[in-house]
Amino acid sequence: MNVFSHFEGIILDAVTQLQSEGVMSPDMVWKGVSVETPRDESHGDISTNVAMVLARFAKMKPRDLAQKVAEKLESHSDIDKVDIAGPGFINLTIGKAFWLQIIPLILDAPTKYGRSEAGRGQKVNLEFVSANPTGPMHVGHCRGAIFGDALARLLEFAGYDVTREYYINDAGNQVNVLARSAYLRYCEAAGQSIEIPEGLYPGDYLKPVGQALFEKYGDNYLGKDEAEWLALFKDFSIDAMMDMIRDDLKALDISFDVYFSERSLIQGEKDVVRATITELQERGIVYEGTLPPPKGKLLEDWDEREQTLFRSTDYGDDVDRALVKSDGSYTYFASDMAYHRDKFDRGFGQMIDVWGADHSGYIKRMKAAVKALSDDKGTLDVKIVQLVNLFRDGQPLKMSKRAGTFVTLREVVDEVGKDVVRFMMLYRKNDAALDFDFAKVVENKRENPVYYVQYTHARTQSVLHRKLPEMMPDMTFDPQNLDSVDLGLLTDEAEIAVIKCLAQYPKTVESAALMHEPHRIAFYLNDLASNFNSLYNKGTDIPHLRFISGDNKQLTAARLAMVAATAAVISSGLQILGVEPVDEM
RNA sequence: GGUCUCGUAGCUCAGCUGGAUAGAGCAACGGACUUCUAAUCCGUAGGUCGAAGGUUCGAAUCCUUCCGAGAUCACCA
Repeated sequence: MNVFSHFEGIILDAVTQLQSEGVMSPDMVWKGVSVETPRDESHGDISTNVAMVLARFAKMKPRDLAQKVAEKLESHSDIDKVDIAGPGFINLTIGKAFWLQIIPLILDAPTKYGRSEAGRGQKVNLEFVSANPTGPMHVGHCRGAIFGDALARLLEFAGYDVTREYYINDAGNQVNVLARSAYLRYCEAAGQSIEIPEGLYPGDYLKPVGQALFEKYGDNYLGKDEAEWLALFKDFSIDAMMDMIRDDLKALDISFDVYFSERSLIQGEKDVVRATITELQERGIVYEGTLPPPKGKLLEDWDEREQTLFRSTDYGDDVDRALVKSDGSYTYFASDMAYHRDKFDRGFGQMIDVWGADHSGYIKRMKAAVKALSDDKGTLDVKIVQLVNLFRDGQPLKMSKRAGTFVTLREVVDEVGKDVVRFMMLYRKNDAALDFDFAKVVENKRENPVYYVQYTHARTQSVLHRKLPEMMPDMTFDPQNLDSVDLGLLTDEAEIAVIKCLAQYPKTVESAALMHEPHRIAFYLNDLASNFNSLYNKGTDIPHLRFISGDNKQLTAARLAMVAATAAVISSGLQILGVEPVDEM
């Protein structure tokens, strides 16, 4: 149950009653009404602006309408107190009994609590990573990969039907470069001494590929023309690179439902890119024309020429975009258009792309493309993940591909662990740059939210499974069976604060999913952990507040139920983030 | 120069897509360990939400213009 939609329903009922009494106009539109937790605790548990937003439909002053609504709400059994404040806010104080029922709600189905129907089973296509198949994943890919994966988990949890998709850029020139680089390594494996020229990939990771090629083909292609081996070596190398990338992703617990090949769009029976362009030409959205030179930026080699252009300016872009290169092959954008058309045709009305910051200039044209291709029926949300700046002990790590000093994703995971990388990458808004310090993220301090949240979970497990049998051997506690447990014994304000926090979880999940912002889950967990630790420590100061109250089984059972509920929600939230809820630290 | 993102406490960042007196962690200062895990907690102090206008009952949030940081800029991917 979502507390906020629950009370929104109650408030709506009250307003509907006013409608039938003629106080509220039948034309009333329920829009802009907020039901939320007020910042200030003295304003109660739930606050609504309903009277201010709907005042015009009742032709009353906000405070007068608030009075009318309040009269209806006062009698409701879940509500203890109704106050009218400020310009017309209605503040509700919720009865304790209402909060307490959250606990059995969680414990009856711990993995279900917080799930929502917000997605209504809608199909969502989530494309992320899509790193070129030319080498191992490096840290730059890491954030987008983790963000995309967490967003996928979040959307699934919120009731969407998510397809995780990886677009393999296997059609451009860079895979020819890959094939040539692999060929050199093949020659090397055959015993020749090689020199890697500028422009080819020098990385050692191609050595095993060359070795494997040599084992497979012997010296068949030594000294032969590129035309004889290029296609063959290209396929082989791309497969090898994708295997490597899949392995890297696995280290982060990331996998995909669909690996979509760019080449498949132009190979085989039909050229889907051509078909897309032709269709748009017929609709007048693609034309032959010339582009003006870029504004403000001087290009010496600007070459005005006629080309095939997509009329993206009709759909909100700044300039029209080229679809065919001067050598006759398609631009990356052309195949990407065809790709997104394919997604839409596969039934994905909602598409989400996760890109690095260096692609942000590409958003407008891609959105324009989706608009044109889907006749404005499909939506595309592009999430940009900003750069990750690496540090070690406060010193920035300079990376250079040429100098071979770039850090791979695998190295990061090996050094600090999957959970740390994942949590840290998610403990920030996706569109803000992030500093990642190898030394700091493994420090065991309060400022490190990964350990803080995991530690809190470990604490709950310690209380439930180690200390209870030790301290109260004759007591059994089954979180699945609370029939004989009197939760009313939970009376301390710190206890209620934890429960209120638990009640926020469904709403947090829902808004995070709606906004495509998984970081909200990470911040929520930090907050929940803080509430719990606060209560925990209150018990060290005031012994009768401890969870395990040696002489009182009833009280202990009530408190353990709350501890178990907290554990369940932490565990649930961590699973959305793809982080392990550890039992011991 | 165009476009996009960002600018909130000394530092790192949240702020629930317009709500009431703007929050947390770190750092500073003062406290709590014969403990249910101190990898924790309590308290004090700390702000012109980059600046100026505008929109309205109400703005850190929306619009405009500036300032500053980063990314990107025909035919790469």
